[in-house]
Amino acid sequence: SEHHNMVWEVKRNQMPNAVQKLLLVMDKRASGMSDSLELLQCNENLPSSPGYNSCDEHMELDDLPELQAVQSDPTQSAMYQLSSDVSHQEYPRTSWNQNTSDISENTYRENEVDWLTELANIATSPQSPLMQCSFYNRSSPVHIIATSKSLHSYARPPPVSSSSKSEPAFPHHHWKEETPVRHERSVLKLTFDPGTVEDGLLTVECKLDHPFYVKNKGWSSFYPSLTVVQHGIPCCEIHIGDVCLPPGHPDAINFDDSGVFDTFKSYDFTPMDSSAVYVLSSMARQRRASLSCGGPGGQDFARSGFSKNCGSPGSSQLSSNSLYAKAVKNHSSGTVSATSPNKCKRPMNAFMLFAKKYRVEYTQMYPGKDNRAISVILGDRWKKMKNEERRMYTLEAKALAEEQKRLNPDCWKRKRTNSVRFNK
DNA sequence: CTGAATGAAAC
DNA sequence: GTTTCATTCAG
Repeated sequence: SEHHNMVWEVKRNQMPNAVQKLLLVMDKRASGMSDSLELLQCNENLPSSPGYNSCDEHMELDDLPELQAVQSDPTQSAMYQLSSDVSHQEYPRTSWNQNTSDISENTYRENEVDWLTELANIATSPQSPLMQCSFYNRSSPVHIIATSKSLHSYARPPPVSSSSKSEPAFPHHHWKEETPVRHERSVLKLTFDPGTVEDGLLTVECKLDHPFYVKNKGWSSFYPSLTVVQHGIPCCEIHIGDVCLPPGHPDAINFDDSGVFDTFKSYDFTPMDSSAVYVLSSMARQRRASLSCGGPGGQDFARSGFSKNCGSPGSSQLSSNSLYAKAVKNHSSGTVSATSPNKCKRPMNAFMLFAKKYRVEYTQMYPGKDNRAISVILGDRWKKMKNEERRMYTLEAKALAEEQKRLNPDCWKRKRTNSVRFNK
């Protein structure tokens, strides 16, 4: 089929037999997505998502869909169809994926930003159809008690506590026999336990990089590496048994999510931690750049832009505030920013991503082994992996590199050596 | 600071 | 073709 479908099925409290469906339809032609990426760029603007009121990544601005409420089922189920076809009257630009990024970055105009802000406000308003769904309008946490087995091997969440803790970390052998249809590969089925008898269980299908706000953990997903690429949100790994908090929950508000950013701290607020704050601020910076033709912004992304544009309530604002606080802290504490003004780091390549993920487990598997020995093992392991298993890492590495190149092209520049010679 | 792995981009 | 540098942490 030409459409990516994503269905959110939510059982409502009042009518246990009725199922509310949220159907998100993305036209592949319109999105221009290649099969290799295949991740739905369908702006999953759900309140539980960090990108929800953050306008998501700016490269996806083109695909912000318009929402239509369609009563298609007489049995009281509402269906909202999101089609990317209908949202392009004003800004008929091509897909985010089109590689002509230099041009598009400079084509941001003020009215587009306003439009975006407006849309964010509308989407977060209580009148928004998205806000009507009982799933994320809940006031109480829900437990994840099960996940789908229908994922491809490399797309599986990492081994969870319940099943295999003694197993080595490689998920490549278990689920080989399951070869679901291509477009189903990126779908994750989750079962939530609301904790009350009358609510029953919630079954949800979502993208496997969908972020959830987990109690005591902050933003988490089954695929943190993809979540940071797709949504710009650094995530912990989510596990079965985690408690997902609805937006505005007290536990979410009081939670110090610095741990989330610790997983990402090596980037130290380079453009790579493109959270809601960064996306908006980078837009502001691009706007400024297009006006004044200034140099690369580096650290001084416009934080005022955040507070002005992203002032809607919700938990992502919380993350942003923490981000801001940490940015201030880092800036004052010195070592990072004082040493080098241009402190942009290279994005990790596929192997580095892989190594980072599994180094800890290997050091635990081989106690007393030197880190260098672990590197050898990791390299050995990497070479033995199939392309299928490497793909998620290469995919993410490519995305990281692409984003980095767009946002900070100079960061790849090598140090000047004296071998630089001019033409004879 | 060095090293051990791989990869990617800049020389 | 070569160099650099992304991560990680014991030495």
